[in-house]
Amino acid sequence: MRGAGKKSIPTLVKDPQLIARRREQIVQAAVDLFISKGFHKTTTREIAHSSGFSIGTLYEYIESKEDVLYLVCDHIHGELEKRMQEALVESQTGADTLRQAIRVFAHVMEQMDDQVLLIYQEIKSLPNEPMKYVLRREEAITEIFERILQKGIADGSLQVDPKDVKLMAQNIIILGEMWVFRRWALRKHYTLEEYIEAQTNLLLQRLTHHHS
Amino acid sequence: MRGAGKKSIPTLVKDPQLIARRREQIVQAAVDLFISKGFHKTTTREIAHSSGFSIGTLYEYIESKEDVLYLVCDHIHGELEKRMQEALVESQTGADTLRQAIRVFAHVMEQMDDQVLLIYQEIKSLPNEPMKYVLRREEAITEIFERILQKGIADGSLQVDPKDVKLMAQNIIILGEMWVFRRWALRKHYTLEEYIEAQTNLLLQRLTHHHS
Amino acid sequence: MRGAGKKSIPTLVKDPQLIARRREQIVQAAVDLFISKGFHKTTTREIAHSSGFSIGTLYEYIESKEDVLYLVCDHIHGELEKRMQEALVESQTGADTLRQAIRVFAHVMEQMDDQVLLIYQEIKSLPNEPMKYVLRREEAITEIFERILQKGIADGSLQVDPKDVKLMAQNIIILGEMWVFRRWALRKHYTLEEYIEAQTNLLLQRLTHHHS
Amino acid sequence: MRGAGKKSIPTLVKDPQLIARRREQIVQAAVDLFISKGFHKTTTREIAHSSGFSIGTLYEYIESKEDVLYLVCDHIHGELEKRMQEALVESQTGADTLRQAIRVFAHVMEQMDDQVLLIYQEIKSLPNEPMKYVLRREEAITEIFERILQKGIADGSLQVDPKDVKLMAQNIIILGEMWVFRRWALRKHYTLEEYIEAQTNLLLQRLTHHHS
DNA sequence: TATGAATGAGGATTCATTCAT
DNA sequence: CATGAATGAATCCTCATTCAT
Repeated sequence: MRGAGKKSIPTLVKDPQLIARRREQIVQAAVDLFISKGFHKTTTREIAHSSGFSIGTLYEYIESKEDVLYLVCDHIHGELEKRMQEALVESQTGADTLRQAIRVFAHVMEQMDDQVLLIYQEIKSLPNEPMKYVLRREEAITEIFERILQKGIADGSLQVDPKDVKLMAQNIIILGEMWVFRRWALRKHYTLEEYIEAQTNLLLQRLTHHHS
Repeated sequence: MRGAGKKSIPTLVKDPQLIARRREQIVQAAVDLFISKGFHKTTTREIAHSSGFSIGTLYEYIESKEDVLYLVCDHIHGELEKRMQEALVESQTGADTLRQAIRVFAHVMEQMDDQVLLIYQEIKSLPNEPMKYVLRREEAITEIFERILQKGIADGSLQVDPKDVKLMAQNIIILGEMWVFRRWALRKHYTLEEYIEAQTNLLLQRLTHHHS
Repeated sequence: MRGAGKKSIPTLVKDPQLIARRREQIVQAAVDLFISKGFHKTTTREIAHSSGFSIGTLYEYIESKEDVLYLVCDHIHGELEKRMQEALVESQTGADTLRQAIRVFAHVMEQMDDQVLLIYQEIKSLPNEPMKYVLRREEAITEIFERILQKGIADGSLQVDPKDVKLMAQNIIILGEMWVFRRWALRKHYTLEEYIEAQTNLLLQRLTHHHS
Repeated sequence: MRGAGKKSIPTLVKDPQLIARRREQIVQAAVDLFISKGFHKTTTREIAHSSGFSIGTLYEYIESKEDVLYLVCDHIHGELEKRMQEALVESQTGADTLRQAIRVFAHVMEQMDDQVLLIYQEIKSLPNEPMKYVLRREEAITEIFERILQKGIADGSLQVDPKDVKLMAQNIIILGEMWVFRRWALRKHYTLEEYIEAQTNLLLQRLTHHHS
C-alpha cells in the first residue's frame, strides 16, 4: 500500500479552512473545463479565471497543474462514494441489497458519466504516486460490492463460489462503467432501466439459481 | 453514416506506394510513443525522429499532428480486425463459434491492451469527423458478434430473445475491454484463461440453458 | 465607413497605462526594424528584444505579428498629423496658408521619409479591416488641404473650380510623397527647398493667376 | 553606373532558347502570384506549379527565389517600355508630342497598375545590385520625357528653363504613378480622362504660356 | 533535362510558473 | 493573502533549397 495514501499538496497558505474553500472552487471550475476541453487543452489561466481568482492565487493553493487534476480525480471519487452511500439501504437479504446496489451504481454512473470518463481519459497524466492513490479509491468502490456479496453468501441468499467474489464485484463495476464508455452504442438500443434489468438478470440468475 | 467514411489525408508526395510505406513507419513509431507518453506529450519531432526521417519529411505525409493520431487509431482498428479474422474459425454450432470468438477476442485484447487503451484515452483529441469514423470501426467489431449470435439463434444452439442480441454483443465487447481497462485490478486475482472461462460461463449459461 | 474605426487590439494585461507604455516601446522598436529589414524579415523575437522585453511579454500586448504592423502604421499617421498640426499656422489669406502648408508637408515628408515608405510597402500585409482604417487616416491628411483650399476660395485668394478641389489636394499630397518615393532620382538634381519652390510655383500659378 | 548593368542569372541549362522560354513561363506565373499574394507569401512551389513544371525544374533556371522577383521586375519594365514605344508617335511640335506622351503614359499606368505597384512594394526585397539595375530602368523612362522636353525647347514650342527639365520629367512620371498609388482616392472623383486632362493643363499651361 | 522526395533551420505563438508589489 | 506582469522553454509547422534518380 506504499505510496497509495492520500497525497497532501503543499501550500503557501496557512488557514486550512481557506485552503479547503479555495480548492473546492478550483475543483468546481476545473471539472467542467476538463470535461469540455480535456486536461491538456485547459490552461491554468482558465482554471484560475473560472475559479474566480487570479493565476497568482491559484498557485498559492497548488504547486502544479497536475495537482489540479489530482484534486479533481479525488473529488470525483469522493462524490461517487458519497452518492453510493446515500442511496444504499440495507435490505433483508444480501441478494436484495445487491440488486439495489447495482441499480444505484448504474444510476450514479449515468449521473456522473462525464466525470467517470474524465478519470479514465486523463488519469495517465498524473504522476506515479497520485495515480496509485486514485486507483486505490477505485478499488474501494469495488469492495462495497464484495462486502454485499459476502453478506449474501453468509445469509444464503446468494450462491457464489468464494473465489469468484472478486470477479463478480468487478463485473458489476464493469457493467456500470460500460454504460458510460459505450453509451454511444448502448443508448441507441436501450434505456438505462432496460439495461439495468437485463444485466441484473444476467448476473443474478446464476447467483440465485437453485438447481432442483 | 454521413461523414463517417474513411478520411484521406492530403499529401505533398505523389507516389502512393511511398506514402503507404512512410505512413506505416510513422504509425509504427507513433503507436509506441503515444502509448508511453500520451498523444499530447509526444512531439512531432519525436515522431519524425522515431520514424527515421526529418520533421520536414514527416509533414510531407501528414498535415497536422492530429493526422498522426488518426492514422494510429485507424491502424489499431485494422490490426484488431485482422487478428480477429485470422483467429476465427467457423465451428459446427453458433454456440461453439461464439465460445471460440469470445476466447479470440479476449486474447486479442490481451495482446493489444496498450493500443486499445490508447484509443480510449486519446480519441477525444481527434477532430469531429475522424472521431466518428473511428467509432464506426468500433461498431464493426461488435457486429462480428452479432452475426455469430444470429447464427446460433438460427441453428437453435443459442436461446436469445432477438431484441437482446445487441446487448449480448455489447457485453462480449465489454468483458474483453474490461480485461484491458481494469487489468490492474483483475490480474491480481485471475489469469486470462480463468477470466475467459468464468465470463464465458456466465454469458452462455443463460443462452444455452435448457429449461427441463 | 463601416469597419474603418480604430481597431483595439486585445490584451492580456489590464493596466491601460502600462499597455500604452509597452506598446510605445514596441512601436519604437518595430519602426526601426521594419524600416531596415522590412516587415517579413523582422522576427517577433527581434521585436521583443529591441523593445526591451521577452517574447512572452510581447505577446501579452499583442495577439499577432500583424498587430505590430498595425500599431506601427497607426503611430506613423499619428506622428504625421501631429507634426502637420504643430507646424501649421493660420495666415492672412488662404493662398498664404496653402503655400505654407505645402512647405510644412514637404518637410514632414522629408523628416519621415522612411516611415512613409514603410506604410506604402507593407500596408498590404495588414488584414482587411485594419488596412481600411489606415487608408482612412491617409484621407484625413488630404482633407487638411481641402479645407485650406476652400478657405482660399472663400476669401478670394485662390481661383479654383470647386470640382477641382479634391484633385488639387491630391496633387499636393502627391508632390510631397514623391519627394519620398523618387528621392533617389530627385535628390540628384534638387534640394528640398528648390523642389518646394518649383512645385509650389507650378501649383499656385494657375490658382492665383489673374486673367487680365 | 557600376553594378547597374543587367544581371545575368546563372543556370544549369545550356540551351539559351529553352532558358528564355522557361523564364517566360516563370515570369508569367510569378507576376500573377506576386500581385495577388505578395512576394513573401508566395512559395517557390506555387511558382513552379503555376509555371507548369516541378520545383526541381524551377531551380534549373534560377538560383534563388529573389531571382524570380528580379526577372519579374525586369519583365515589367520591359513591358512598360514596349508599350510606351508602341504608342508614341512623333508629332509636329515637341509640345504636341509631350501632350500625347503624357496621355500614353497615363494609359500604360492604368493598364499596368498592379504591376507598377508590385515593383514599388517588393523592390526592397531585391539584393543590392539587382535593385540598382531596376531603378536604372525606371530612370530610362524618365529620360523619354526629358528628350521630348528638350525637343520642345529646341523647336520653340515649350518654354522651360533647361534646369527644370528634369523636374518636369519627374513630374510627369509622378502624376502617372499617382494614378496608380492613390487610385483608391482619385477614382472616387475622376475618370482617367478627366485626370489626364486636368493634369496636362496644369503642367503645360506654364510651359506653353506666352507672356505677351 | 526533369522530377519530386528529403532536409532542417527558422519562425510565430502558447502557457506553466515565478515573484515583486 | 492576492495580484497579474514577466519569463522563456517548448511546440507545431513552413518552405527555400538540394540532390539522387
